[in-house]
Amino acid sequence: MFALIDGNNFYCSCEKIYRPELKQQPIIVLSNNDGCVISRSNEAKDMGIRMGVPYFQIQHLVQQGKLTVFSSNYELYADLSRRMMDTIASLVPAIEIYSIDECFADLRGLNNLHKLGQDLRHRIQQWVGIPTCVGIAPTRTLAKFCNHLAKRHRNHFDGVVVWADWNHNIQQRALASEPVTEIWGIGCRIGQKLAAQGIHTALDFINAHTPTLRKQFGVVLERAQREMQGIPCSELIIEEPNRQNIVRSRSFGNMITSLEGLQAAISHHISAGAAKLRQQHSHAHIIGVFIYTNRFRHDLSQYNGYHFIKLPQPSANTLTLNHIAQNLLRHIYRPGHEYKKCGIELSGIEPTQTFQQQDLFYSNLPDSRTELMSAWDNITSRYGRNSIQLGSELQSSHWQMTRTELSPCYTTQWSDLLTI
DNA sequence: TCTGGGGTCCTAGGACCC
DNA sequence: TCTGGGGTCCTAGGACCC
Repeated sequence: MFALIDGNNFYCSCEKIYRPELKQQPIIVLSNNDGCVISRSNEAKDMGIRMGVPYFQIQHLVQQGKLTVFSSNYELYADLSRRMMDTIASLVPAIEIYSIDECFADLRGLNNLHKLGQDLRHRIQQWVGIPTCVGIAPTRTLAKFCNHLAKRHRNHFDGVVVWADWNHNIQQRALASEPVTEIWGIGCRIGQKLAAQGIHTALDFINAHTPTLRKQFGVVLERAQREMQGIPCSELIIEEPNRQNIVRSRSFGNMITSLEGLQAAISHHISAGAAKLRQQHSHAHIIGVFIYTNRFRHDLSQYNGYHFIKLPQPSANTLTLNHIAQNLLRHIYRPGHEYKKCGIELSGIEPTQTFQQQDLFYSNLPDSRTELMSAWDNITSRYGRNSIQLGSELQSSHWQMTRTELSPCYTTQWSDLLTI
């Protein structure tokens, strides 16, 4: 038996914890560079503000005082997420952290599941301050579905839906009431193709002819159907798997034309990507660099540059990777364009141990650069991510994000601690 | 003027091997 | 006219997720 526990309007709820006067007020959280809406409080949803809408289209509501806006503060959200997950883990045998705001829990062997769901909600609310909904079912896909129902009919179900507590008729009615695209794994593309065949609701999907589904859409959709029928096809992933790809990229607050500006941003991304590699004890065989102009500006010349190479030796060394990335950047850089975004990609990732073959005749001398990186990681873990930076990163700060409505990091910075 | 970022999995097809 | 069979690995692209 699985539970899916999910923070309601997570980013907005995080912001509201420290701004109690906004409790019943409409608020939104914006993407990086204050670009578009990525989280809405219930009150903002009721105002008709859509997910993903560009901020400039609704900015007038803020100016009129009808809406409060926040830039995204991932430092705050990540810390509250960690607290939420720790709280959940204290009540169930095992959890799988699925994203920053939701996790699956293993409920095998537990009874009185509705009460457990309520306990989870109350404890998270009390200890962390985040409202949640809980779906409980024999498969993960059904648990997601129940969570969706719990959210949609929050007042009716009090935030908890347990599939097994419903009789067949109620289950069928619930399935018939939701479009097929509410099922985990079915997005708008597949939804359109299914609709063309008369499969509109979750109930239609469950009753669809399985071999035909398999033939047309592959094993992924067959699994989704089985899981919706109550047949488990997936288990919890308790151990966080190592990343197979690491991408670091950002849109710029202002457009950049100079090579120096791009070099600074690429250095920053390499620094973050390499640190991630080392954190999961891995190294990369392939490194790529890309730069984009602003695709929305039809009045400007457009250019997308991308180049990658395979490294002769896999690496997780910031200095080595940065050196190569800067060469790649010079290779794809074309003057005369206004660039909006750049980034790096590290792939062909393998555990470092794979290549730590002991030499038969010589003792393994430590690589001075490896030691340097350990020292680097020790310092950044103690004094913060930006306590060491590459010189090339400091050439320009022009590429930094715009975050005009950033809230304090209440829980992770002494200077931002809330005082009353 | 202003439009996010970071991932995963699966499949088809080509290259290559014996 | 007839032109093997079975396999692996890699890559690009498409779909999905939050």
